Amino acid sequence: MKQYGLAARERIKSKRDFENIYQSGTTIQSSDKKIKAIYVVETDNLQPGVQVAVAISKRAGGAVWRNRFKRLIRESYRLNKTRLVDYCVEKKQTAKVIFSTGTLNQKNYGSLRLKTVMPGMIEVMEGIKRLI
RNA sequence: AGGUCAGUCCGGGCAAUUGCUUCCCACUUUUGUGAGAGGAGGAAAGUCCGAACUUUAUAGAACAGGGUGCCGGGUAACACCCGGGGAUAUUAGGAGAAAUUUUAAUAUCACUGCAAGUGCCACAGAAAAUAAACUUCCCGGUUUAUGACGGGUAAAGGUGAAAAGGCGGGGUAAGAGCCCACCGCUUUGAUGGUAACAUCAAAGGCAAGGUAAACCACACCCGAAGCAAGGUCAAAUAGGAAGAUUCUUUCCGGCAUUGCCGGAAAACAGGGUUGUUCGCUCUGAUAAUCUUCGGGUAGACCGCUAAAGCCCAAUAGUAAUAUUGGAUUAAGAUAAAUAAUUGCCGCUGCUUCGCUAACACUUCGCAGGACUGGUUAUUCUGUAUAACCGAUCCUAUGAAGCUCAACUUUCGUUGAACGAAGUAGGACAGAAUUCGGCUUACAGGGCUGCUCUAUUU
RNA sequence: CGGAACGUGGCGCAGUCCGGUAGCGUACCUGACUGGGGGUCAGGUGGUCGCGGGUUCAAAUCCCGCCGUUCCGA
Repeated sequence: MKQYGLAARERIKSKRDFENIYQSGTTIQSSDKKIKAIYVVETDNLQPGVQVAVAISKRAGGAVWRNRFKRLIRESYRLNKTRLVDYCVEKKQTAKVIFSTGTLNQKNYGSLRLKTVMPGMIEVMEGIKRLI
């Protein structure tokens, strides 16, 4: 497996998973409330690891803005995922996480940069790791 | 040289690292790994029209409903495009006393019909639609006179968005298309034009206010739903159909005693077919177990990208466009890929520094390469090759010329231009079955045309 | 991606079909009744009818184009 990759296997795809996470998941936010995440942990799984998805509300901005934000979140997850994944494999758990916008929207930040997204992401991922 | 407007094209480039995805090849038991090739737009947007495609209906008909509306052409089709005609508005000029008319330029036009029918036209005004008569005007008899009464008329006044052809003359008691000239209108005919329509002539004698983006009439077109259409394969759970076994209530008859056998009933309602009607058509009380069968959800695959395609040339046509020939293969995701970061270059704005030498600029030259078009030659023809000419781009490079404006006696100062460094900005916007249009959003830049301004000749 | 509906004072709604005066409840302001508050009564303020064009003498209403909000279909 590539160290900084994000293959289709590591993403959440089925509708049932989404419904399950939104019903029984735990929400966590970054300190500046830009990013929020909702996750669920399953212990009895054959392949331990982390599965991820990004969900952005239509209210947040136009299609171009939402596309860019999603790509930036995925980029920052890819570059920082190693510690979280190793931790889950150690404990033989599967974590399913959906990242989403907090207060961030197109009116606040018209043009996004990776610098504005990365610190919040790292903070949220550390928080998840602590809580598992 | 700069600006407005119109049309058209582009809408950053290159490299490195890290990733996603489709196709294909190799390795691999699968999962995967590696190499190669490809990977958002002019509007992909709004979803406003038109089609292709798919399902449904295939037993249809009528009505209802929706759309379009000068003429001709184009197209698969259109509410789109091209050409023409007409009307309206604005500006400028001409004619006329005026109403009005005419010429030119520009812009706009859902531009059939209100001399088929029905409806509506607030307020004001006498009257808002088979006209009518408030004030005035005129006549009559009556009265001292005014007035009132009976009649004529619609020219003048006033109201309104709009008042029943306009204007001038004749005519008259006063008036009136009552009569006449000009203009408008209607009808008929002739000429030109495929046609819309235009021009001319004759007649009518005003009959015909506006509104159809009011109902409606006329002509033409449209069945409905939409890729979440639809098709194929197909877990788990629940339910359906057929067969076998067991099984409900009421009534009648028989055996006969609370059971068995036979027959009838529980029943008129609910659907389907296009929204409605006609017409057509389907279903039938009901529980449990077993077996078989079909439908079908999650999921997977197909639909899914080669098409009314794009580029170039020739021919036909005023043009839209068509035909022929050549060249080319160009995203296909599905909780949804097409990206992120860094560096260099290029563009625009701001700040600082520099100054006659360089850079840049202008003029005259010149070498090589790329790409494209034309001409000629070789060749039976095409392809191909070679030579020459033209446009564009890239790389390298020789000679000559030179900073500009304002203020100031000068020194110089300020600004522009140029160069260097730093810094900021870099539009609108993201395929979702596919095309043709329309509409809307858009920093900046290139080219062409028209026109305006400034400078030089 | 496809298909529908709505937009009118601060708030919730009529009026749009069939064109001419924008109205109702509540809120707000003023006054009266009360010793005061609440309540009742009387009077009043407040609306580019989402935006831009067109038709018409005249548009919230009819037609066209935009903007925003909400709902439905796996």
